[in-house]
Amino acid sequence: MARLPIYLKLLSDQFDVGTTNISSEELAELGGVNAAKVRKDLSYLGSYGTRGVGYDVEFLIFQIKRELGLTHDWDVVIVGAGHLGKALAGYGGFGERGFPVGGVVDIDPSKIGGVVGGVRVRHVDQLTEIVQTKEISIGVIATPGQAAQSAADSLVAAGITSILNFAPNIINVPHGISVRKVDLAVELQILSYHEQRRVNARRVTKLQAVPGNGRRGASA
Amino acid sequence: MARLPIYLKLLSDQFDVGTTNISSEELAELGGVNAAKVRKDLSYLGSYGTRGVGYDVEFLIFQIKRELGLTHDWDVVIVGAGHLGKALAGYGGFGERGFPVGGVVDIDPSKIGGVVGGVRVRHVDQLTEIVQTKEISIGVIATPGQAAQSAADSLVAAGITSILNFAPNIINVPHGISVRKVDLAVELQILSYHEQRRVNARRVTKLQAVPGNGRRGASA
DNA sequence: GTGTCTTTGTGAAAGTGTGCACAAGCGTCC
DNA sequence: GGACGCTTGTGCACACTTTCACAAAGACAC
Ligand SMILES: NC(=O)c1ccc[n+]([C@@H]2O[C@H](COP(=O)([O-])OP(=O)(O)OC[C@H]3O[C@@H](n4cnc5c(N)ncnc54)[C@H](O)[C@@H]3O)[C@@H](O)[C@H]2O)c1
Ligand SMILES: NC(=O)c1ccc[n+]([C@@H]2O[C@H](COP(=O)([O-])OP(=O)(O)OC[C@H]3O[C@@H](n4cnc5c(N)ncnc54)[C@H](O)[C@@H]3O)[C@@H](O)[C@H]2O)c1
Repeated sequence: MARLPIYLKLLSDQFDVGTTNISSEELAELGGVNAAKVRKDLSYLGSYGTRGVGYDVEFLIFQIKRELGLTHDWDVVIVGAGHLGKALAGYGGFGERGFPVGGVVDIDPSKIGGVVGGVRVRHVDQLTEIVQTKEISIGVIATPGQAAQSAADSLVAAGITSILNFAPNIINVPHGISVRKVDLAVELQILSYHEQRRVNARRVTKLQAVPGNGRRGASA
Repeated sequence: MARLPIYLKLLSDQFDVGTTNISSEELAELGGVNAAKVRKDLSYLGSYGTRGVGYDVEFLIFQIKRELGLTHDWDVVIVGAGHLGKALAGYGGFGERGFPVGGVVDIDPSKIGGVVGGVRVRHVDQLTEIVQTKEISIGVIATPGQAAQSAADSLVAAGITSILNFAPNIINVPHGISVRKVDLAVELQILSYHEQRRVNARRVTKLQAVPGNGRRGASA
């Protein structure tokens, strides 16, 4: 379930603050969701709550981590050592959360040999070797859009089975490969859609406030 | 609908390639979704298709843009001029897609006065002035996690109504404010979950291949 | 015109997710 | 050890989404 990482974050924060026990109600409040949903989600892991008491924070964190496969680190390999690739490789939050950068590759000779985030940039041709040696399963695409498909193909050929794609293009991969896409433009456009609706709503309100000035019914 | 930005991207790409007309089938193929879903989504905009022919690419782009409120630019203001804030401000793709950076603010005096992406970094106290002057509706949070709530409060106080949050914390905002969150750790954890399931699946297969060696039923 | 071919737009069915409401179970207090 | 209060786990109904299937409608050839 896609909400487990959120619960994990909330629980980890609570654990840091010293909370040892938490109810579905409190957790729901923190995450801004329904308490019944929290219980349904958690019951999927097994019956780890105590009726009348709640959940043991530390134990629940462990169970979620186990379910998410976070009991050990997963190295990631980044394709594209441009602005984004460098920012990601240099960002400590990656490794802290169990995803150390195990390799960075690029196609541009001027980028190869440089060090970003403590890792040497190597040529994309060496991807298979890096992936096999370090047993990497997750690849990150940080190339320009038009190179994204080629980067995906290289990753798949190297034996990667999960891809996080930052390029604003949809990539085609064989069945069985997991892909997640992070597209800033899409996020901003969804916000802009909400803004647009706000503007429209205001206009309708205004028209309604001046009787006889608007057509009947709220068109568009 | 959250899929409109994706159709917009696909259609824009097709337009650039010279396609003037497209069927729901082709569009579905490009986006990797069901053709009926595409038609339902597009019919929400109105009846802009021609039976037996398909959709006029340019006209459809215009209609989607209108629906998403992309007929004019929306300036955004970035809070936090650190690694991520600088990368975002310097990233041309923002402005190209209709979201120019209208301002960058930080709380650290050493950051203020510097120029990123052609914009001067100003103090967070001047947020209201920047937002009001430039009529900005969208704010981006690129501060560390513990400062995210404070950044959100400042944005709301300044009059922002939509927030894109890159910090890995959930922020509380008044009713009526739209928030979207981009959390890399969550994305990676979802991928790791899939990887974990693959590992489990392999283990189960192996146990089944050696009869008598495994308990009955696939536990966990 | 008429017929045929293609593709839309949409009703209905199937599937998925959400939230309420409550019994079951645990701890605690007397 | 029994009653009470609190919280989980889940059956059920409802809402929303996805997919199928097909009639309606335009284009094009003749
Ligand atoms: N910079 C940002 O803030 C930002 C934000 C959101 C999305 N993005 C997206 O991230 C992607 C990268 O952005 P960027 O600003 O880092 O671009 P960039 O041009 O700075 O970096 C791209 C890098 O990819 C390398 N590359 C190109 N083709 C390659 C290939 N086939 N194999 C391996 N490496 C290859 C290039 O040599 C270059 O080093 C783009 O798709 C962009 O749309 C960037
Ligand atoms: N760097 C990355 O690649 C990356 C990737 C994913 C997520 N993130 C997230 O993005 C956020 C920023 O990351 P970063 O690497 O840019 O951190 P950073 O430390 O480089 O930058 C943070 C900036 O925010 C400023 N700031 C702090 N409190 C503020 C406040 N109250 N108001 C205004 N400005 C304030 C700081 O002065 C600093 O300049 C973090 O939450 C991080 O988890 C970063």
